Amino acid sequence: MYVRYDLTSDPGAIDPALAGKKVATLIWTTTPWTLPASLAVAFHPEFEYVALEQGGQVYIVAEALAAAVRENCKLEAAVPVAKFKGARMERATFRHPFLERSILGVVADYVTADTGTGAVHTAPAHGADDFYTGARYGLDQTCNVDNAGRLRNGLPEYEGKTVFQANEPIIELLKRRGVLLGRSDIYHSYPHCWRCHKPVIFRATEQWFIAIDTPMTNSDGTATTFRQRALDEIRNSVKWDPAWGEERIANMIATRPDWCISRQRVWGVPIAVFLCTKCHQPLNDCVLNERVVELFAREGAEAWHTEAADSLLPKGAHCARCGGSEFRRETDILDVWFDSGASWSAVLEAEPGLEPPADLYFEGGDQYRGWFHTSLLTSVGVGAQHASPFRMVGTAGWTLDEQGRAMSKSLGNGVDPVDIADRLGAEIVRLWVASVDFREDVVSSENIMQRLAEGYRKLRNTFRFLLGNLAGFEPARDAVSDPELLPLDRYMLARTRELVEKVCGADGHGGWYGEFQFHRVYQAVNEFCIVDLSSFYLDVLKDRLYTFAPRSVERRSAQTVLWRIAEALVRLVAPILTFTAEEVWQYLPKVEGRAESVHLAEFPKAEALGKADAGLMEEWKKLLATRDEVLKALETERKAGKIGKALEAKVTLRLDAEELALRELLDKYQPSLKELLNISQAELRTGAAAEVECEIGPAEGTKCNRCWNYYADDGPQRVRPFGPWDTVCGRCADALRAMGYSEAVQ
RNA sequence: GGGGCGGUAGCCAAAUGGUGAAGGCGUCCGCCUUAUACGCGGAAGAUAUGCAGGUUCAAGCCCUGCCCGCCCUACCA
Repeated sequence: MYVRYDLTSDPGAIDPALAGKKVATLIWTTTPWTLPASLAVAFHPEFEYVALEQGGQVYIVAEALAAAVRENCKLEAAVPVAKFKGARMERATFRHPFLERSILGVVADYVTADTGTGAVHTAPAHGADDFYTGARYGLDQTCNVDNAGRLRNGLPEYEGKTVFQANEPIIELLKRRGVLLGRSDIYHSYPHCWRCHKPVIFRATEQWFIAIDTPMTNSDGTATTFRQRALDEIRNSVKWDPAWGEERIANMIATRPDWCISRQRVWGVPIAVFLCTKCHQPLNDCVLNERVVELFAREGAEAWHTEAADSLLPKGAHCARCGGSEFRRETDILDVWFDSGASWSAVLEAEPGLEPPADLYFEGGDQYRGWFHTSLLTSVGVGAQHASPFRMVGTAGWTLDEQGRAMSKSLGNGVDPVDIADRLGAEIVRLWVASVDFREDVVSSENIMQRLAEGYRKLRNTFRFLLGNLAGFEPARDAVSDPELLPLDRYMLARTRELVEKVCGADGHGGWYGEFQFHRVYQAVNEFCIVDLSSFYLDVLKDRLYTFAPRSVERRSAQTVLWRIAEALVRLVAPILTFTAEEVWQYLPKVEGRAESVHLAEFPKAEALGKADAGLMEEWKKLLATRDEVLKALETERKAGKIGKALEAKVTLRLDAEELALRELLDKYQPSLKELLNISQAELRTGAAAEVECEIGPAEGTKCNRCWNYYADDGPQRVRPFGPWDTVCGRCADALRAMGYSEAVQ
């Protein structure tokens, strides 16, 4: 609605063209109940304002809004008689539309030109902008709306009514006074209570504040403001992770207003202060304060609400301001953020063996405004060192659904970790947390959880295979020394070493764990288990593990490395797969001096897994590349129906004479080739082809029914009867002999 | 309105401004063999890293604008 405020100061002082005329301004408001508190009208100092005359009455409104005002206030016939900047309106005076009160013209840059009239009715008791404007002009801040939301000290028309009930009577009042120029219904957003969803009102009330710009004395006698001290700590004494956290919290501290620490609630930590009943001045007495601390230590904060608190008042105490001798207990409580912000004191100062600062504060990104913020302020303000309570602050992003939306009850898109734990296991929840980059917003959904559960099975099965093949393996008795290890086993040990270095650093104190890069740990361990172990090493090893003599050096070599891999891997995953790792730990071979629990053990040391050997890794990279090519060729033959499994194949590699290096490498590893490729026979030849050429043919000779390898019928390993078996290769015969079987007499 | 973060194939996720944008999962096809196929192999999948410009010999990476999502905050007289 639009309300006329008549000018009472000299119109000619605003603009000569207005001299002698009957001048007013028009304000626009959606809250008629605030009009009894109206003390000023605000204009934008830079906006152009026009004076519109109609029927002997001049109205001052913003030029940009003049058209809308004409329409809404039936001023279509008005003619402009003057134009000037809003700054001209400062210190002009107006008559309140229905109270005996002078209204002051003020300027404010928050006045906008998109709605209203460009002249904003200002009630310092009912809005932050208005309050600060009122303070600038020394206006009264008294609020005449009581705690029940009822208007007080007003006209009979609305006295005692709640603010929303008062709207209509006030509108009637305006009509009777002839100052209501226009009225219409509009839809606009209005703040509501987050809890009961009812509209809220703004009211100026007395509160306790911590002044952010209070000077604090430095050791050299100079002073730094509280705000600046906090900023210095942010910049110089804290590591922020992610790094942008520093910018984010610094911006907040740099621009935040004084901290309002009082709340009008029943439950909470009392602001333990006695107030003079006459003038509200707090009684500031060190001895009294100490008594309060003693009382609280003895009986808890609840004691504040008993007469025991009153008895702490010193005899003959009097108010420093008015000399009064009557006092009452303050009933406001502290902002709960003050409580949580003081946890550094409650924990680090109170607990024996601990002291501030904490190594790490970790929370969601919303806590830059919450816990991080208030912890910093309380610690800088009253901590013994007046310094940050933390050395490092880490932050997690938000959890969103698959569409990137925040989870909410109304959308029904929430993923309940407890539900996931119940259905899929708590390990899956941990695995999920580890699998995503928590520094950014993360996505959670049933699908993702299902996938992780499948991934978990892979990890678990990998451990199961490792354990299964270590049955009966006693490291002290059976382990093979490093120089005796087979080449493949030595390589896998080196791969494990690489993994360990990445995951926890060479010394077990760095790496991705040291950087809280858990998702990289997950990715690397996952890939290691799938690619290096499951589909390569473990697969290739089956022949050796299952067909060689149990105590043969070849099998013991494999077991030695399986054991060392398992020992390393279980420690690497322990922080994530808490229970699975412990389960594995208990099944691993017991060794003298080993920790009772994996969670009491340390991360593996890279050096214990051998020295870094770039040359070795390079060789195997080439070997594995060759392996990939052979596997592709084998697949082609399999698709063509020429072979089934790889053991039915013989592979001939033809290498160009130019490929000397590779030829030498393959020659060097010739004895391992058939194992690496999982084939029965491998042959190397020099060919004319430009690149490595892979020729696949059926394996020659006869299949050994024990190890399924094929052997040439005329070779030394040829298949022949042995004991109860009719087709056993020489290698298997040796193994059987070693196992105590005797050769059958033909 | 202000402060901050993010957008890479269905999913997770790499890539000091520099080869055809890793890898894993999932998908599809094939193989019962030696972790019960709880396994193994192969293939396809981003017409180019939200969109549009710009800087550069060179851009997923730097700059500008826009769109979308998220956190915090102020407020709508």
